[in-house]
Amino acid sequence: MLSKKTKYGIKALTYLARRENNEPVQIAEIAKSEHISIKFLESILLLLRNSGFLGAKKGKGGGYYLIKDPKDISMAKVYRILEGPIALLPCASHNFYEKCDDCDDESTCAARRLMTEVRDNTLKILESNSLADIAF
Amino acid sequence: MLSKKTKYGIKALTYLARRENNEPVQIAEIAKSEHISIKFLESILLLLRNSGFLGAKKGKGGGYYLIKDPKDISMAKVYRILEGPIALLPCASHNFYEKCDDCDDESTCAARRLMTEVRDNTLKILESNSLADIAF
DNA sequence: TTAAACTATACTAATTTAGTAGAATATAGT
DNA sequence: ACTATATTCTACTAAATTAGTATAGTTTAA
Repeated sequence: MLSKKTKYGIKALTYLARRENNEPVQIAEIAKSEHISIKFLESILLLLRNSGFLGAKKGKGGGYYLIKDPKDISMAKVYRILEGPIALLPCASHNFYEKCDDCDDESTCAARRLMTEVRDNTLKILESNSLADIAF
Repeated sequence: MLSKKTKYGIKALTYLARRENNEPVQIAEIAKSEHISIKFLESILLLLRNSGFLGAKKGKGGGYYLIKDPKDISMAKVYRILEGPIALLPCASHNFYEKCDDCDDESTCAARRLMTEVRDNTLKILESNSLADIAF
Protein backbone atom coordinates (compact mmCIF):
# COMPACT_ATOMS: atom_id res chain seq x y z
CA MET A 1 0.00 0.00 0.00
CA LEU A 2 1.10 3.52 -0.77
CA SER A 3 1.79 5.84 2.12
CA LYS A 4 -0.43 8.89 2.42
CA LYS A 5 2.61 10.97 1.67
CA THR A 6 2.77 9.49 -1.80
CA LYS A 7 -0.94 9.73 -2.41
CA TYR A 8 -1.04 13.36 -1.27
CA GLY A 9 2.07 14.17 -3.28
CA ILE A 10 0.54 12.81 -6.47
CA LYS A 11 -2.68 14.70 -5.77
CA ALA A 12 -0.82 17.95 -5.22
CA LEU A 13 1.16 17.54 -8.44
CA THR A 14 -2.06 16.78 -10.28
CA TYR A 15 -3.68 19.87 -8.82
CA LEU A 16 -0.83 22.04 -10.04
CA ALA A 17 -0.82 20.40 -13.46
CA ARG A 18 -4.52 21.07 -13.89
CA ARG A 19 -4.20 24.82 -13.31
CA GLU A 20 -4.58 26.87 -16.48
CA ASN A 21 -1.55 29.05 -15.86
CA ASN A 22 1.56 28.12 -13.94
CA GLU A 23 1.49 30.83 -11.31
CA PRO A 24 2.41 30.03 -7.70
CA VAL A 25 -0.30 28.30 -5.70
CA GLN A 26 -0.38 28.57 -1.94
CA ILE A 27 -0.13 25.44 0.17
CA ALA A 28 -3.38 26.33 1.92
CA GLU A 29 -5.31 26.34 -1.35
CA ILE A 30 -4.12 22.85 -2.32
CA ALA A 31 -4.62 21.56 1.21
CA LYS A 32 -8.18 22.82 1.32
CA SER A 33 -9.10 21.53 -2.11
CA GLU A 34 -7.62 18.07 -1.55
CA HIS A 35 -8.49 17.82 2.16
CA ILE A 36 -4.93 17.41 3.36
CA SER A 37 -3.45 18.72 6.61
CA ILE A 38 -1.59 21.93 5.74
CA LYS A 39 1.49 21.09 7.74
CA PHE A 40 1.78 17.58 6.37
CA LEU A 41 1.33 18.84 2.82
CA GLU A 42 3.97 21.46 3.54
CA SER A 43 6.61 18.82 4.17
CA ILE A 44 5.58 16.92 1.05
CA LEU A 45 5.79 19.98 -1.20
CA LEU A 46 9.15 20.83 0.29
CA LEU A 47 10.40 17.36 -0.62
CA LEU A 48 9.09 17.73 -4.16
CA ARG A 49 10.78 21.10 -4.40
CA ASN A 50 14.12 19.76 -3.15
CA SER A 51 13.79 16.94 -5.65
CA GLY A 52 13.47 19.29 -8.60
CA PHE A 53 9.78 18.90 -9.41
CA LEU A 54 8.49 22.15 -7.95
CA GLY A 55 9.64 25.73 -7.64
CA ALA A 56 8.70 27.91 -4.69
CA LYS A 57 8.19 31.62 -4.49
CA LYS A 58 8.27 33.22 -1.07
CA GLY A 59 6.36 36.20 0.26
CA LYS A 60 3.03 37.70 -0.73
CA GLY A 61 1.61 36.08 -3.83
CA GLY A 62 4.05 33.25 -3.42
CA GLY A 63 3.49 29.53 -3.47
CA TYR A 64 4.52 26.41 -5.35
CA TYR A 65 4.51 25.84 -9.09
CA LEU A 66 5.60 23.15 -11.52
CA ILE A 67 9.10 23.60 -12.88
CA LYS A 68 8.65 21.25 -15.85
CA ASP A 69 5.93 20.49 -18.35
CA PRO A 70 3.63 17.77 -16.94
CA LYS A 71 4.36 15.76 -20.09
CA ASP A 72 7.99 15.55 -19.00
CA ILE A 73 7.35 14.41 -15.44
CA SER A 74 7.69 10.63 -15.19
CA MET A 75 5.51 9.00 -12.59
CA ALA A 76 8.28 6.47 -11.95
CA LYS A 77 10.52 9.30 -10.74
CA VAL A 78 7.73 10.79 -8.66
CA TYR A 79 7.07 7.39 -7.12
CA ARG A 80 10.71 6.82 -6.23
CA ILE A 81 11.00 10.20 -4.52
CA LEU A 82 7.78 9.94 -2.56
CA GLU A 83 7.49 6.23 -1.83
CA GLY A 84 10.94 4.81 -2.44
CA PRO A 85 11.77 1.60 -4.32
CA ILE A 86 9.31 0.35 -6.91
CA ALA A 87 10.35 -3.25 -6.30
CA LEU A 88 8.59 -5.23 -3.59
CA LEU A 89 11.82 -6.80 -2.39
CA PRO A 90 15.21 -5.09 -2.01
CA CYS A 91 16.81 -7.94 -3.93
CA ALA A 92 14.50 -7.26 -6.89
CA SER A 93 15.28 -3.55 -7.09
CA HIS A 94 17.54 -1.80 -9.59
CA ASN A 95 17.87 1.56 -7.86
CA PHE A 96 17.80 0.38 -4.27
CA TYR A 97 19.27 -3.12 -4.56
CA GLU A 98 20.22 -4.94 -1.39
CA LYS A 99 20.99 -8.59 -0.83
CA CYS A 100 18.71 -10.47 1.56
CA ASP A 101 20.47 -11.65 4.70
CA ASP A 102 18.48 -14.84 4.78
CA CYS A 103 19.00 -15.83 1.15
CA ASP A 104 21.69 -18.39 0.33
CA ASP A 105 21.17 -18.40 -3.42
CA GLU A 106 19.41 -15.54 -5.14
CA SER A 107 19.15 -17.40 -8.42
CA THR A 108 16.84 -20.05 -7.00
CA CYS A 109 14.78 -17.74 -4.78
CA ALA A 110 11.16 -18.10 -5.83
CA ALA A 111 10.06 -14.93 -4.06
CA ARG A 112 12.68 -12.91 -5.91
CA ARG A 113 11.71 -14.46 -9.25
CA LEU A 114 8.06 -13.56 -8.82
CA MET A 115 8.67 -10.09 -7.43
CA THR A 116 11.10 -9.26 -10.21
CA GLU A 117 8.37 -9.99 -12.74
CA VAL A 118 5.97 -7.75 -10.83
CA ARG A 119 8.59 -5.03 -10.60
CA ASP A 120 9.38 -5.06 -14.31
CA ASN A 121 5.73 -4.63 -15.12
CA THR A 122 5.02 -1.95 -12.58
CA LEU A 123 8.05 -0.01 -13.70
CA LYS A 124 6.91 -0.18 -17.31
CA ILE A 125 3.57 1.34 -16.35
CA LEU A 126 5.01 4.06 -14.14
CA GLU A 127 7.59 5.00 -16.74
CA SER A 128 5.07 5.18 -19.54
CA ASN A 129 2.79 7.50 -17.58
CA SER A 130 3.64 11.17 -17.28
CA LEU A 131 1.93 13.56 -14.92
CA ALA A 132 0.03 14.87 -17.93
CA ASP A 133 -1.19 11.36 -18.78
CA ILE A 134 -2.85 10.84 -15.44
CA ALA A 135 -4.01 14.40 -14.79
CA PHE A 136 -6.08 14.84 -17.96
CA MET B 1 7.77 -3.35 -0.03
CA LEU B 2 6.73 -6.77 1.11
CA SER B 3 6.77 -7.53 4.81
CA LYS B 4 9.15 -10.23 5.96
CA LYS B 5 6.11 -12.26 6.86
CA THR B 6 5.16 -12.48 3.20
CA LYS B 7 8.68 -13.16 2.01
CA TYR B 8 9.19 -15.90 4.60
CA GLY B 9 5.76 -17.34 3.86
CA ILE B 10 6.54 -17.65 0.16
CA LYS B 11 9.91 -19.18 0.94
CA ALA B 12 8.37 -21.75 3.26
CA LEU B 13 5.75 -22.72 0.69
CA THR B 14 8.48 -23.03 -1.91
CA TYR B 15 10.52 -25.21 0.41
CA LEU B 16 7.60 -27.55 0.90
CA ALA B 17 6.80 -27.61 -2.82
CA ARG B 18 10.36 -28.61 -3.64
CA ARG B 19 10.33 -31.67 -1.41
CA GLU B 20 10.16 -34.94 -3.30
CA ASN B 21 7.43 -36.45 -1.17
CA ASN B 22 4.72 -34.62 0.75
CA GLU B 23 5.47 -35.86 4.21
CA PRO B 24 5.26 -33.48 7.19
CA VAL B 25 8.25 -31.17 7.60
CA GLN B 26 9.16 -29.74 10.97
CA ILE B 27 9.17 -26.00 11.47
CA ALA B 28 12.75 -26.15 12.70
CA GLU B 29 13.96 -27.72 9.47
CA ILE B 30 12.42 -24.98 7.31
CA ALA B 31 13.59 -22.27 9.70
CA LYS B 32 17.15 -23.53 9.62
CA SER B 33 17.28 -23.96 5.88
CA GLU B 34 15.76 -20.53 5.12
CA HIS B 35 17.38 -18.68 8.05
CA ILE B 36 14.14 -17.62 9.65
CA SER B 37 13.40 -17.27 13.37
CA ILE B 38 11.56 -20.42 14.42
CA LYS B 39 8.93 -18.61 16.46
CA PHE B 40 8.19 -16.10 13.73
CA LEU B 41 7.96 -18.83 11.11
CA GLU B 42 5.68 -20.73 13.45
CA SER B 43 3.09 -17.95 13.36
CA ILE B 44 3.36 -17.70 9.58
CA LEU B 45 2.84 -21.42 9.04
CA LEU B 46 -0.09 -21.34 11.42
CA LEU B 47 -1.68 -18.60 9.33
CA LEU B 48 -1.12 -20.57 6.14
CA ARG B 49 -2.65 -23.61 7.79
CA ASN B 50 -5.72 -21.68 8.97
CA SER B 51 -6.07 -20.30 5.45
CA GLY B 52 -6.23 -23.72 3.87
CA PHE B 53 -2.81 -23.92 2.23
CA LEU B 54 -1.11 -26.23 4.70
CA GLY B 55 -1.98 -29.22 6.81
CA ALA B 56 -0.34 -29.92 10.15
CA LYS B 57 0.36 -33.18 11.84
CA LYS B 58 0.98 -33.11 15.57
CA GLY B 59 3.17 -35.29 17.72
CA LYS B 60 6.40 -37.08 16.98
CA GLY B 61 7.17 -37.17 13.27
CA GLY B 62 4.70 -34.38 12.68
CA GLY B 63 5.06 -31.09 10.87
CA TYR B 64 3.54 -29.09 8.06
CA TYR B 65 2.74 -30.24 4.53
CA LEU B 66 1.03 -28.89 1.44
CA ILE B 67 -2.63 -29.69 1.16
CA LYS B 68 -2.91 -28.97 -2.54
CA ASP B 69 -0.81 -29.54 -5.62
CA PRO B 70 1.59 -26.59 -6.11
CA LYS B 71 0.14 -26.17 -9.60
CA ASP B 72 -3.20 -25.32 -8.00
CA ILE B 73 -1.89 -22.75 -5.53
CA SER B 74 -2.36 -19.24 -6.94
CA MET B 75 0.23 -16.72 -5.85
CA ALA B 76 -2.46 -14.05 -5.85
CA LYS B 77 -4.27 -15.91 -3.09
CA VAL B 78 -1.05 -16.46 -1.17
CA TYR B 79 -0.24 -12.77 -1.49
CA ARG B 80 -3.65 -11.68 -0.22
CA ILE B 81 -3.42 -13.92 2.84
CA LEU B 82 0.12 -12.98 3.78
CA GLU B 83 0.40 -9.36 2.70
CA GLY B 84 -3.17 -8.18 2.22
CA PRO B 85 -4.53 -6.13 -0.68
CA ILE B 86 -2.72 -6.29 -4.00
CA ALA B 87 -3.78 -2.75 -4.87
CA LEU B 88 -1.60 0.14 -3.76
CA LEU B 89 -4.60 2.24 -2.76
CA PRO B 90 -7.73 1.02 -0.96
CA CYS B 91 -9.85 2.81 -3.58
CA ALA B 92 -8.17 0.75 -6.31
CA SER B 93 -8.79 -2.61 -4.68
CA HIS B 94 -11.42 -5.20 -5.59
CA ASN B 95 -11.23 -7.40 -2.52
CA PHE B 96 -10.46 -4.74 0.07
CA TYR B 97 -12.14 -1.68 -1.46
CA GLU B 98 -12.51 1.42 0.69
CA LYS B 99 -13.34 4.95 -0.30
CA CYS B 100 -10.70 7.59 0.45
CA ASP B 101 -11.85 10.15 3.04
CA ASP B 102 -10.06 12.93 1.26
CA CYS B 103 -11.36 12.23 -2.23
CA ASP B 104 -14.29 14.28 -3.53
CA ASP B 105 -14.54 12.60 -6.90
CA GLU B 106 -13.03 9.18 -7.47
CA SER B 107 -13.54 9.35 -11.21
CA THR B 108 -11.11 12.25 -11.63
CA CYS B 109 -8.54 11.08 -9.09
CA ALA B 110 -5.24 10.75 -10.91
CA ALA B 111 -3.64 8.67 -8.18
CA ARG B 112 -6.49 6.17 -8.36
CA ARG B 113 -6.30 6.01 -12.15
CA LEU B 114 -2.60 5.22 -12.13
CA MET B 115 -2.74 2.78 -9.25
CA THR B 116 -5.64 0.91 -10.81
CA GLU B 117 -3.53 0.29 -13.87
CA VAL B 118 -0.67 -0.97 -11.71
CA ARG B 119 -3.04 -3.17 -9.76
CA ASP B 120 -4.58 -4.77 -12.85
CA ASN B 121 -1.17 -5.69 -14.11
CA THR B 122 0.19 -6.98 -10.82
CA LEU B 123 -2.92 -9.06 -10.31
CA LYS B 124 -2.55 -10.57 -13.77
CA ILE B 125 0.99 -11.66 -12.94
CA LEU B 126 0.17 -13.04 -9.51
CA GLU B 127 -2.84 -14.92 -10.83
CA SER B 128 -0.95 -16.46 -13.72
CA ASN B 129 1.79 -17.76 -11.43
CA SER B 130 1.19 -20.85 -9.34
CA LEU B 131 3.49 -22.03 -6.58
CA ALA B 132 4.78 -24.64 -9.01
CA ASP B 133 5.61 -21.94 -11.57
CA ILE B 134 7.91 -20.08 -9.24
CA ALA B 135 9.33 -23.02 -7.32
CA PHE B 136 10.71 -24.94 -10.32
C1' DT C 1 4.22 -42.24 29.38
C1' DT C 2 7.13 -39.27 27.42
C1' DA C 3 9.19 -36.52 24.20
C1' DA C 4 8.43 -34.25 19.95
C1' DA C 5 5.73 -31.09 17.75
C1' DC C 6 1.97 -27.94 17.09
C1' DT C 7 -1.30 -24.15 19.28
C1' DA C 8 -2.28 -20.01 21.59
C1' DT C 9 -1.76 -15.77 24.21
C1' DA C 10 0.66 -11.95 25.73
C1' DC C 11 4.31 -8.93 25.63
C1' DT C 12 7.95 -5.75 23.61
C1' DA C 13 11.58 -3.03 21.08
C1' DA C 14 12.29 -0.67 16.93
C1' DT C 15 10.59 1.60 13.05
C1' DT C 16 7.42 4.12 10.27
C1' DT C 17 3.55 7.08 9.58
C1' DA C 18 1.10 11.02 9.94
C1' DG C 19 1.04 14.49 11.70
C1' DT C 20 1.94 19.27 15.39
C1' DA C 21 4.22 23.30 17.09
C1' DG C 22 6.85 27.12 16.74
C1' DA C 23 10.26 30.06 15.11
C1' DA C 24 13.01 31.89 11.22
C1' DT C 25 13.36 33.81 6.78
C1' DA C 26 12.06 36.00 2.42
C1' DT C 27 9.36 39.19 -0.41
C1' DA C 28 5.47 42.00 -2.52
C1' DG C 29 3.06 45.89 -1.88
C1' DT C 30 2.05 50.16 0.70
C1' DA D 1 11.22 51.07 5.76
C1' DC D 2 7.33 48.52 7.36
C1' DT D 3 4.09 44.92 7.46
C1' DA D 4 1.37 41.22 6.15
C1' DT D 5 1.81 37.06 3.84
C1' DA D 6 3.96 32.99 2.67
C1' DT D 7 7.56 29.62 2.52
C1' DT D 8 11.39 27.20 5.15
C1' DC D 9 13.37 24.68 8.78
C1' DT D 10 13.91 22.15 13.13
C1' DA D 11 12.19 19.52 16.62
C1' DC D 12 8.80 16.89 18.75
C1' DT D 13 5.01 13.25 19.32
C1' DA D 14 1.01 9.87 19.27
C1' DA D 15 -0.48 5.87 17.05
C1' DA D 16 0.15 1.94 14.27
C1' DT D 17 2.85 -1.70 12.34
C1' DT D 18 6.58 -4.95 12.13
C1' DA D 19 9.31 -8.45 13.63
C1' DG D 20 10.00 -10.71 16.71
C1' DT D 21 10.28 -13.14 22.25
C1' DA D 22 8.55 -15.53 26.03
C1' DT D 23 5.76 -18.68 28.18
C1' DA D 24 2.38 -21.98 28.85
C1' DG D 25 -0.47 -25.46 27.15
C1' DT D 26 -2.26 -29.33 24.09
C1' DT D 27 -1.91 -33.27 21.08
C1' DT D 28 -0.23 -37.58 19.53
C1' DA D 29 3.12 -41.14 17.74
C1' DA D 30 6.22 -44.32 19.37
